[in-house]
Formats: sequence, structure tokens, C-alpha cells
Amino acid sequence: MTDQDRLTPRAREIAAAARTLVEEAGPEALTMRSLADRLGIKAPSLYKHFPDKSAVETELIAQQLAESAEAMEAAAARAPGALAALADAYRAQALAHPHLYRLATERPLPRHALPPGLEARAATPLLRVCGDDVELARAVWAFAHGMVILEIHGRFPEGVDLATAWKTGVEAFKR
Amino acid sequence: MTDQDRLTPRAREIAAAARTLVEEAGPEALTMRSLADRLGIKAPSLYKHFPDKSAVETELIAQQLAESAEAMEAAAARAPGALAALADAYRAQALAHPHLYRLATERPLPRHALPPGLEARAATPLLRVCGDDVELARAVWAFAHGMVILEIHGRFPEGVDLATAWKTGVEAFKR
DNA sequence: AGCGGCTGGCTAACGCTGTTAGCCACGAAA
DNA sequence: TTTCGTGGCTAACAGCGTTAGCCAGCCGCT
Repeated sequence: MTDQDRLTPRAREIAAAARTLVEEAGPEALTMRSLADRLGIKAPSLYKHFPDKSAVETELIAQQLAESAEAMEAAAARAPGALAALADAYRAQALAHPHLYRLATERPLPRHALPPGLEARAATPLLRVCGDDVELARAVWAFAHGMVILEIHGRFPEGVDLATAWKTGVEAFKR
Repeated sequence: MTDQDRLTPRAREIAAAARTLVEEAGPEALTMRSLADRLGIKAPSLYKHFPDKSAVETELIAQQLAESAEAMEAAAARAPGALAALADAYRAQALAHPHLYRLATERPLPRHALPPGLEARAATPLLRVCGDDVELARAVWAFAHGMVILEIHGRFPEGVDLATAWKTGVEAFKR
């Protein structure tokens, strides 16, 4: 299911503008008025295309999830069985879209409004590389998410070598 | 440095009310008006005690950091060298105050406004148990934060056994 | 005893937010 | 040709953080 299936063309334009807004200035900068401005219309007109603001956000969350899944699948195809490659792909995709990653991550998942199967798809490559050990996969996921989100929020001391911490973590989980 | 040193008595009352508000209904529920209501005053009066809303939040962040540090120190004293004990303490403290944990965690740290040394104090017990290996400590911290924050946001499937995932992670990092 | 000034309240207001109600112009279809 | 859905619009509301300006009470000083 692509966005073609669930979004009208105009809604797709709006989502694209919303995405630019978020990627440029963060989730807080996504306002119905600023979004409308960017499209040359007024805020209330947006409600002809999305029921409310959270529906716009949900669309962006779905995009981020799908693109993260794609990145993981590509990494798994490129280097089968390599946890390090998966970790690199996860990190790279997240840091390429830090604001989108925050949006997709720092709230409860709107599961009911997400394309069915998307969540599972995003999890599959890691699960496979963990030999279908779900407990291990959860631990690795927590590690990766923790590394990314702490880096995005600048919680590590400035200018530290995070590559080494990633390596340390990946090695620890490798057996 | 306790809050006695940097807060007037009235400011401490306000911070306490703010904390109740956050713990009961989450960071989004902390409004200057709802906070004033709870104290029986009007919102603008709050500005006689705090320069702005973020200063109130910073005080709560400092409390959370200090209490997390205390929990870690106690665990380290109780079971010296035991990573698992530290992990348990971290998890328990965070899940006992999930809203406060989010507040303290899901934004850049207001380092300049925090009591000096607090950040380092919070990090020390883990660093010690990692044999002063900062890279390892960062990886473990990322894992623990990831586990907590994913659980708080309900990102794991419902009703799964997170204790096992914690154990898996802790074992992996134990060498 | 009287007075000055600080402390901590107050009301009114501004510009921002999401959202709604209701109106209207246009294009396609019957 | 008429009807109707589509997608704009304005006006408005309640709630947000925040500022300006006012005033009552109290503390300490002369």
C-alpha cells in the first residue's frame, strides 16, 4: 500500500509541504497556518483534505517508517546477516531526517491509522539478523533507538566519537 | 546544591504543583493557567516567581535528574559492580515517573540552567560499573534509555515480557 | 507614628495555536 | 440547463505563553 492508495493527489501535495516544514524546522514548526501559508491557502481549507492535524502527522510518520524499513531491507540485501550493516543503515536513515525521526518516535504510535503491516515490515530485517530471537531484537532496537535519539537531542557531550559507542554496542550484541 | 539554594519558598511550592500536574497528566498538561489554577492564583502571577514556563520545566528536569542519580547511587552502594542492579534501578525510577522522565529526556538538556555537576553525577555510577570505559557506558545508557522510552511510548507489542529483553541486553554488555 | 518601597497578587490585552460554521465560485455530470 | 460536489474563503472561539500596568499589604527606616 503506497500513499497513492490512501491519499488524494491534493492531500499528497499537502503532506509533501508538511514534510518539508518538519524537515526544515522540526515538528513544533508544523502549524496548520504555516502549512497553509506554504501552499498559498488558508488554514481552514486544509480540513477539506485531512480531518485534523494529527492525520497529517500520521501520514509523515508512515512515510518515515516506510523509508526506514526500505533502508533496512536494502542493507540486509547488501550484507546478509550483518548486524553492523543494519545498525549503520538505521543510524544513517535516522540522522538524515532527524526531525522526521523525532516526529515518528516521540509519541505513541497511531497504529490504527497506519498502513497495516508497516510496523511489522519495519521490524523484520532486524528480527531476521537476530535469528528470529525477538528478545534479542528488542534489545538491539532499544540500543539503536537510544543512540539515535540521544544524539539527536545532543545528550552526549559535544564532539564525542559516537562511532565507537555504536561499535561497542553492536559487538556486544553480536554474540 | 539542593533546590533550597536556588528557589524561594514560593517558587518551591509552584514547582511542586507543577510536578504533580506533570506526573498526573503528562508534560503537555503543564500550562501556566492550569498551574496557576491549582495554586489558586492567576497565570500572570507565576511570572513573579519564574521568568517563563521553561524555567519551571527546567526545575522539574533537575529534580528528575537528581532523583535518578540518587537511585543509581543507592543501587551501586547496595550491589557494587553489578550492572544488572543499576539497570533495574534505572528502569524502576523511570517507570515510577514516566511523565517526568519524558519531560527530562525528550528535549535538548538546558545545561546552562542546571545545577553544575548534576549531569556528571547522574552518569558516574554507570561509568564506574563499566570500569570507566566511557564508550561502553554510552552504549549501555543508550540501551537503557531506549528500553525505557520505547516502553513508555507503548512501542513494544502489548503485554510482552520486557524483563527478558532487559536481561538479554544487560548480559550482552556484561562481556 | 508615619512613610517608602518591595512583594505578590490582579485585569486586560496581544499574537499565536487548532478547529468550526457558514458562505461562495467553479466545473462536471445528469 | 440545472444540480451538486469540490475546494477555496472569512469570521469566530477557546486556549496557549507572555507583557504591561495597577494596587494592596507589609517590612523596615526615620
